[in-house]
Amino acid sequence: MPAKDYTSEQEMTARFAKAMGHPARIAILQFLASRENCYFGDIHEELPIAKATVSQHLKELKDAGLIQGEIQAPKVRYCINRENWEKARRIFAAFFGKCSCKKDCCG
Amino acid sequence: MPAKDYTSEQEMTARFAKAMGHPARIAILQFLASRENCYFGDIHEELPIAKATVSQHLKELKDAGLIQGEIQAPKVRYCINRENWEKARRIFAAFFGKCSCKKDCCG
DNA sequence: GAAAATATTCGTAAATTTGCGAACAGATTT
DNA sequence: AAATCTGTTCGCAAATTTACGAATATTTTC
Repeated sequence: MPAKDYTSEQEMTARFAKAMGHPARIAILQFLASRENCYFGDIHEELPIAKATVSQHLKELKDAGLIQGEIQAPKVRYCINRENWEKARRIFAAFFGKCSCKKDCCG
Repeated sequence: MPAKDYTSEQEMTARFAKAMGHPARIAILQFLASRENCYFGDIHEELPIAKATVSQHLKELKDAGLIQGEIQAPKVRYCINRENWEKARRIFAAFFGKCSCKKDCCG
């Protein structure tokens, strides 16, 4: 049983990735990123799942910090959390940027 | 119950993201990306989990296509799957590239 | 103020994920 | 060929995820 814990950078990368680890949530993010105006109902219409499930996915994305919601009664308006979206963009770009693997490394 | 299924692009994005959705797997990918020579034992040494669990995580990364393994008896050598690594890099870059959300979109 | 519209929460079920030790398999060394 | 080294697979337990319908809460409309 080795040592070394995970860095907070690794934890954060995994957290963003995990939030993106379901096609429904990818679809939600893409939809939100493509629009200004995104009410819950619009999102639900776009997806092949029940509204209770949509609500759950939205909560996960919100908990991960990728989106935010605002009540505009009787509707709820969602959108991308721009700050964290940018943070995630940078994290993934850096992550994929550095691979020193050569062509004949394996296989 | 709406309509519209997920696109294969969305499925693929979610697949890569899901594989990256655990700090141990992020650590493994970073470790592999930083080296030429990566045997199972080296990876195991780097992580705070049992070898059976490491093996499981490696399998998931392999199934997602992000890494590949090669037997060099009695050891097993792992490395990044460069082709899919590049594919994932492009997918995430494109994904995060397009957000038309304005500053005052929400909140 | 009753009815309708919108979205979340609750309760539950099924499937998946994470983790471990023990058992196993294959190659190498003694 | 027996012991050793290396890594995977098995069997299991606990936790988490995914999904849904029903119930609930809140606001608006009639």
